[in-house]
Amino acid sequence: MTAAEAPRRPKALETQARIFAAALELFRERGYEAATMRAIAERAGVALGNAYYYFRSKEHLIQAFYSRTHEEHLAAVRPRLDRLRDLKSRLLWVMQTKLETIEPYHRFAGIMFRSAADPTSPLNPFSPESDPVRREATTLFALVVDGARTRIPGDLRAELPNLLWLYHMGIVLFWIHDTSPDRRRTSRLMERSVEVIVKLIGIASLPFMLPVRRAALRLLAALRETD
Amino acid sequence: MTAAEAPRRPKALETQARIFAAALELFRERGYEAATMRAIAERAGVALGNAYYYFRSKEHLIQAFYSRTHEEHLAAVRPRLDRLRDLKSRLLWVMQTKLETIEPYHRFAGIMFRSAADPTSPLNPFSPESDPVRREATTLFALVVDGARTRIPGDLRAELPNLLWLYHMGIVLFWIHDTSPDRRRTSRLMERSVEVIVKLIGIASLPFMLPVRRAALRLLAALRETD
DNA sequence: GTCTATAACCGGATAGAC
DNA sequence: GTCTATCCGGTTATAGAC
Repeated sequence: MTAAEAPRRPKALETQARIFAAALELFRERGYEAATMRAIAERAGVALGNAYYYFRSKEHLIQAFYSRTHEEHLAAVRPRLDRLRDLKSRLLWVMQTKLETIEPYHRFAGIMFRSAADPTSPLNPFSPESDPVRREATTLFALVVDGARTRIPGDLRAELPNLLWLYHMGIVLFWIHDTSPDRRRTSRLMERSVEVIVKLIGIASLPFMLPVRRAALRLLAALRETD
Repeated sequence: MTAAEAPRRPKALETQARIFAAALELFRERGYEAATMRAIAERAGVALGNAYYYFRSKEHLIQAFYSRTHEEHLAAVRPRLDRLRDLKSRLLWVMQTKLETIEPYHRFAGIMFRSAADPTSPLNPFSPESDPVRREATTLFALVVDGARTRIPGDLRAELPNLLWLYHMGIVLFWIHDTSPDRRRTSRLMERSVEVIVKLIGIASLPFMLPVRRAALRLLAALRETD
C-alpha cells in the first residue's frame, strides 16, 4: 500500500487501510467516476480531508491498487509455478492467474488506464513512481524464464523479462476493452499469443537468426538510453 | 473536423471553425489542462455554452484534432511518396512526416492520450467514433505497402497495413514520452525500428516460415473476432 | 502526528431563457 | 445559435481538537 507518507502509528495504519478498502469496494460497485472521494471517505467513516491526508489524490489511491493486485497475483502464482518446467506452461500459468486476479476490477480498469497513458501521471507505468511496481512485475517474468528448462540464447534471455512484461501489458490492455462473457476473447488471445511467443523464441534462437536478433535487441537497448 | 453535428449554415461553420482554431492555439500555448473550455470560448469570442453546442465535450475537440493532423500528414506525405519505390524508404518517409506533423502539439499530446486509453472514451483509437480516422490512417499504410516493389506473401501483405498502423501508434506513444532535444530519441528509434521491421518482413516471407506466419496471422484474426 | 469539520475554488458539463 | 446561471465533483485551505 504505497500511500502519501507511510503512517507510523497503528491507528493511522488502520485508518489508511479502511480508506483503501472503502475505495476498492466502491470502485468495484460503481466504477471509477461514480466512486467519488466524498463517497469513499463516507464509507470509510472519515472526513473528506482525512482521505486526502492519506492519499494525495484519487490517482494515488490507484497506485496502491496496483501494488495490492500485484501482491495478490504473486500469491496466486506461487503455489504452482515451481512444478511447471517448460516456458510455455509457466508463462500460461502466470498470465492466467493475472487475468483472474484483476477480473473483479474490470469495470473500473478502463478509466484507471486513462491516467496510465498520461506521461505526467504517477500512474504511468514508465513513471518514476511506478518504478517499484514495474520492477517487481518484471522480476516475476524473470522468474518465469529462469525456472524454465527451455534453451534460450543469453542475449535474448536477458531481455526476455522486459519483453514479457510489455507483452503482459498488451494483454491487459486488450482485456480492458473486452466485453465478451467471462472475458473469453482475452483468454483465447492470451493462449494463442503465448504459443506464438514461445514459437518465436524458438525461431529467434536459431543460429542464422543472430544478425536480426542482434539488431532487434540493439533497438530495445536504444529505447532505454537516456539521451 | 468531425464535430457533434455538422453545422449547415455558413455562419455556424465559421463559428465552429473559430472555436476549433482557438482550442488548437490554446492547446499549443498552454497544454491540455490549462486550456480550459472557458478560455477556449473566450478566445473564440463565444460563450461557454456555445462551445459545448459545437463540441459535445473537450474530448470531442480532440477528435477534430485527430482528423486535422491526419489531413496535414497526408498533405505532407503526398508530394514525395510516389517517387519512393522500396518499402523501407516509403515507410521511413511516412513516419518521418508523421513526426513532423504532430511535433507542434507535443506538449499536450500526452494528456490527450489519457483519454485514448479509456475504452469508454470516444478518443479511444478502437472506439466506433475513431473508426473513420483509424480507417483512413490504415489506408495510408496500405498505400505504402501497395506502392512498394518489395515482394511480400499475400497473407502477410493483407495484414500489413493494420500492423503498420499499430506500429505507428507505438512510435507515437514513445514520442509522447520523449523529452530529448528535437525528439532525437524518437527519430533514432523510428529509423532503427523501420529497418528491423523491413528485415522481419523479409524473414517472415521465407517459405519455411509459413507455419509460424500462419499462426501469428490467425492470432491477429482472433483479435478482431466479435465474440 | 492524526483527525474533524466546513467552506471555498476551479473547471467540465448542463438547463433553460432569449 | 447563443447566452447566463447553475450543478457537480476533485481538490485545497483553514482552523482547531486529540
